[in-house]
Amino acid sequence: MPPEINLRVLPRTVQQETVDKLRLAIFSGMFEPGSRLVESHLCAELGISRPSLREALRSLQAERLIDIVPNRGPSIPALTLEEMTAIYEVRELLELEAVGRCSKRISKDQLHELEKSLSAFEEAASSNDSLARVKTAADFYSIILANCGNPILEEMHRGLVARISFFRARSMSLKGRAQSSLAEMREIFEAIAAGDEKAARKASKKHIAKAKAAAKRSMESGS
Amino acid sequence: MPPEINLRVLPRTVQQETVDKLRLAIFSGMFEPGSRLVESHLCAELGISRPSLREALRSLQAERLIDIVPNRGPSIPALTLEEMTAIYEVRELLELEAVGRCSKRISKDQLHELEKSLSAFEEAASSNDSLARVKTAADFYSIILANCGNPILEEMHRGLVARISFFRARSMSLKGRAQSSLAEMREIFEAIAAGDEKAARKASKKHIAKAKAAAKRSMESGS
DNA sequence: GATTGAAAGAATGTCAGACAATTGGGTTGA
DNA sequence: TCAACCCAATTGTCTGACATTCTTTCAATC
Repeated sequence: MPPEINLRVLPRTVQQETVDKLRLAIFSGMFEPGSRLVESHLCAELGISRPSLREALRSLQAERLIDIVPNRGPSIPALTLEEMTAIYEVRELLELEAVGRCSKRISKDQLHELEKSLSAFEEAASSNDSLARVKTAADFYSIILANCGNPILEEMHRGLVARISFFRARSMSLKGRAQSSLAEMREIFEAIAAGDEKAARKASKKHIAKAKAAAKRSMESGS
Repeated sequence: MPPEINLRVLPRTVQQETVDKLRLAIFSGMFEPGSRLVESHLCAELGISRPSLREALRSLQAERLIDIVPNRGPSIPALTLEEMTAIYEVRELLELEAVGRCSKRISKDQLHELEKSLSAFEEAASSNDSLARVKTAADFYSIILANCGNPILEEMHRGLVARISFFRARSMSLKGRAQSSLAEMREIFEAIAAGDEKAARKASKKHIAKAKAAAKRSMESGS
């Protein structure tokens, strides 16, 4: 018997496409926090019907990527400092665990992928393309999370980070932040490569603390 | 200027009511894992239109409480042992943190509430009403989570626990499990009351390990 | 001039109905 | 027994409609 291969290609529905497009738009900071999303506008923009759009919006609402107030409709959440702090705290909890696990179980192959993604970030960091910085940095982390051995942890971390993507994007264009990030990420990589769980957690903790401080700064100046 | 008071009473929409009803139905084990949810049936049952139902289903899908496969529609997830293990691992991570924080910051008043909920569980544990057991146990935890000082942590824990509600409900009706749970929860309460973070974490860890084992047993026997 | 109030306009919440595409299952035929 | 085929059931999506609820504008009043 041949190995089980899932030949079925899941058809992409309009609602899925819409969720992806909107999520991407939110990530790239296309909407200001607090701004409202008018259904009819989005429908016209995306070329879809209102029911399909509304389904997509409900998905995003459940992911906490948008707020929906009855009779007022959807809007981009305007995070308070308290919320952002709370998110970073939980992110740290999840991420330290993931990095620690990753350092003890990552394969040679994946470690190489991680190294490549670090190089990609290095390149982006010295460029002016802040979108590329965000993307390559995200790749670096997604490889770590994919190798932590716990898909739930991975999923929750992704959901959490998504909620602060706006300020992460902002802070990545802060002067000096990218270079600083690079050094921190390299430290994390080295620790993982050495299989040193404790060092990996420590480096990761430092990185998050700095990222948080940067996000906070960009939050205060941004509005 | 008077203190800010939110006088607005959020109107409850059909979709919200529907999400709540379905969530409750899932929690109480009304649907077998793996069973499919037919839209037209649910519409008739709930007395709502298909668009409204579909919005509600998208919310539940984003919460991972149901699966939706394109062209096959919604169904109750049938967790694998691996997924359940992964969920319990993350639950432990979140819950230990929450219990630890709670032990250091809970107020006298809330501590009293916690004690009351423990008593309520004690009563339920010695009864035969397994739904009451689940509910009172959930109350106990929700008080702890509400007092951990981090609403995000609370929210993520709630979402995670919701996904294993089926097997938790099953395991609560396992012979001896309720009494055992009671002892473990009392230990957690005592540690919190004493403000002993380390003991609280330890007691909580033990509780989760046992709960996991019980859920696993009920999972293997249940299908 | 500032505040209140009312009315018009815009946006949302919800429904009914329709139709094409896909799935699942049963029947037929080899 | 197994394969191909066909049909009923179900989902994905759209259009259109209407009542309800916000927003904003503008006028009237203090």
